Amino acid sequence: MEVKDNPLSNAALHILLALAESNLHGYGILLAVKRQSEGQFKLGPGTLYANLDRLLAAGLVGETERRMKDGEKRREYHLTSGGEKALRAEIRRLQQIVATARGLGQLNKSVG
Amino acid sequence: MEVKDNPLSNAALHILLALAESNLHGYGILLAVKRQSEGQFKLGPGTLYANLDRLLAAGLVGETERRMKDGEKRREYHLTSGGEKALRAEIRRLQQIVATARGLGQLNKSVG
DNA sequence: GTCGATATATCATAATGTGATATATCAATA
DNA sequence: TATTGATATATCACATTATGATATATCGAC
Repeated sequence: MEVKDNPLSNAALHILLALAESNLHGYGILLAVKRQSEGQFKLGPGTLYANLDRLLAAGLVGETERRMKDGEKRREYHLTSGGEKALRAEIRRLQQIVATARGLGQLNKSVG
Repeated sequence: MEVKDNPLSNAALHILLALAESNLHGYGILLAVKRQSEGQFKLGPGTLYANLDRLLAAGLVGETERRMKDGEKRREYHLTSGGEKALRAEIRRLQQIVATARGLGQLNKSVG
């Protein structure tokens, strides 16, 4: 499981970031990622569910069965404390990369 | 070729970031990535050369044959203007993600 | 009544990542 | 002098991940 101590894949990062905002079901994650990334990151259903399976197995995301009033069930995903920790670590890693880029003269034109 | 308009993979990003600092041969990229990421990102030879091939094909990286004094040849890689542009775009994307994370209350404890 | 949005999921295929392995040179050092 | 570790370049098989077409179903709008 790559997810535990290594850098998160772009897809996993976006899923975690969406769940950091609020608990969501699958389709809600799709929409949240689209909104948060302003359409820049395209997450399809295949990538979404494959990542959710891995994130669940790694304990970064939890799942609750939501029973609707009409008996219909819906799955809701949420960030676990481990997932929050992983996300924070990833954001710090990203900040470090941005800082490194800032330290590079030729890149500073539109990066600052 | 995923590399052109989509988010860069972590490996591609680190390679570009290493080349933004200075022109390097393959082994030099390995060392530079290690140094820049403070050992956090592990780049093996397989990932390196596979990525270089793709980055060359996508025109983000260029290659020059360096002839040494003893006739030995060494390959040197450099960032093209397209690669610089792609790297800048990627850094902006990362900054946006960091900003989104910062906007999320529960994450702010150690992300600011 | 059919179209688009919501909602969940699987599948085959494609793209990527991994690290062991290979080869070779060089300098140090035991 | 033998061998070890760093430099340097690369390929390979295998594993992991991403992609988006496809499937199914409900719902409200038109």
